[in-house]
Amino acid sequence: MAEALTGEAILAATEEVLRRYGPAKATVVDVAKALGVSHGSVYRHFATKAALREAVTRRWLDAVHVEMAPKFDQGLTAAETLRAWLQALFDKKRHGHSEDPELFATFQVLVKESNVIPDYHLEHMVGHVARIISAGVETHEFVTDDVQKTAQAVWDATEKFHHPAHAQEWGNPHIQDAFDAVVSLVVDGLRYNRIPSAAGDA
Amino acid sequence: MAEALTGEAILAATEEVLRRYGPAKATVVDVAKALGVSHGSVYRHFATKAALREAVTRRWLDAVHVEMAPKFDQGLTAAETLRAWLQALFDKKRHGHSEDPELFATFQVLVKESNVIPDYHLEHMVGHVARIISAGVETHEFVTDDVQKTAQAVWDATEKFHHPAHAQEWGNPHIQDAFDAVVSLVVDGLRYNRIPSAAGDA
DNA sequence: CGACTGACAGATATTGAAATCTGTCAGCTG
DNA sequence: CAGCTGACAGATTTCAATATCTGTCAGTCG
Repeated sequence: MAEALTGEAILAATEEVLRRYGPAKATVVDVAKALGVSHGSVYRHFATKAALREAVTRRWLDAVHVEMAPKFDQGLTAAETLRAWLQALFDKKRHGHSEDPELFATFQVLVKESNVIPDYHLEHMVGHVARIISAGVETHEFVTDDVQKTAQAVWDATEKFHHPAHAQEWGNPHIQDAFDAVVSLVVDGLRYNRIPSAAGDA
Repeated sequence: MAEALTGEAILAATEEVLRRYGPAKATVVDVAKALGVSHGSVYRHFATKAALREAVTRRWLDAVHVEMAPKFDQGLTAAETLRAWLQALFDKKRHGHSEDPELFATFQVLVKESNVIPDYHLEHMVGHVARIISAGVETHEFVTDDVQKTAQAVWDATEKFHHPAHAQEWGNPHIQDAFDAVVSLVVDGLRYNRIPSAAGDA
C-alpha cells in the first residue's frame, strides 16, 4: 500500500510491458503483475485493454509531435525548411526502424489497431507541413490557393519515406537519392509560377 | 492421354486453382488434380512450387505491362498524357481492388512472395513513365537532367495511388481529390523552369 | 465508503498429435 | 525410352483439447 495506483503509473508500466513482450504477448495481467496489483484494479482506470493501449500510444505520439514542430528561426528559406523537416522525419523513422526494429514494430501495431490514432497523428503532421508552406506563401516563395490541401499533397507524395508499410525499403543504399529526387520534384511543384493563361488546369 | 502435358496447360490450371482457392490453400496437388495427372508430372515442367507461381505471376504482369503502355497518338500534351496514364493506373488498381478483392489480394501475395517479380514490374512501369517524361522534355514542356531518375521520383511520389499497401485508402470518398492534388504538384514540378542563378539547389 | 481483490464466464491463444503437402525417384507403361 | 505414376521422407498445416486472457462484479479490507 505504498502509493495510490494512478493512471500515469499504469501507463508507464504498460509501456514497459509492451517494450519487453511486444504487442502480441503483452497482457493486462502482465501490467498488473508489474505493478503488484490485481488486473481488476487496472480496469478501474481504463475501461478496456484497447483504451489502455491507445492512451500509451497517444502519450508517445504527443512527444513525437512536439519534437517534430518545425523551426522557423534558422534563417532558412521555406524550401530549405520543408526539405530539412522532411529529412528530419525520414531520419527519425529510418533510424528508429534500424536501431530498434522491435520497438518500432510495436508502435506501428499500436497505431494501426486504433480507429482514431492514425487520423490524430496525420492531422498533426500535415499541420506542421501546412505551417511551413504557409510561411513560404507569405514570402511568395511558394504558390498555392489551398495551403491545407497542398500540405496533404506533400505528405501523400512523400509517403514512401514516412509510411511504415515502406519501412523495408529504407535499408536500400539508394533510398536517400530517391528521397532527394521526390523532395526536389515536390518543392519545384510548390514553387511553380502558375501562368494565368493556363486557366484550364485542374 | 488426350493431349501431352504442356507448361502452358499447367500455368492455366494453376491460375484457375489460385483464383478458386486463393494463394494460401492452392497446392500443387490441386493443380495436378485439375489436370487429371499426378503431382509428380507437374514437377517435370516446373522445378518448385515457387517457380510455378512465379511463372503464373509473370504471365499475368506481362499482360498488364502491354495494357498500360502509354499512348502518344491522342494529341495530348505530355502533362495530359502523364495525368491520364497515372489516372488509368489508379483506376485499374482501384477497380480491381473493389470489384474482385480476393483476386486482387491473390496477385498481391504472388508478386510479394517472389524476389525478382517486384523489380521486374517496377522496371516496366517506371519505363512507361520515363517515355512520357522523355516526350515532354523533347517538346520543352518538362525540364529534367535525368529522365530515368525523375520517372522514378514520379512513381515514388504517386505510390499512395498504386502501391497495394495503401489499397484500403482507395475506398475513401476524397481519394480522387488527393490523387489530383498530388499529380498537379508533381506535374508542376516537372514543368518548373529552373532558374540558372539558383545553382545551389540539390 | 471507496479502492482493491479474486473467482468467474465467455472469448482468445497455445500446443502437440494427426493429416496434408512438397519434392524425389525407382519403376511402370505405351 | 520418354513421359508419367505413386510411394516415400521430411516439412508444413490443421484441428481440437487445453490453457490463458479479458472484462465483470460480489465481497473484503482499512
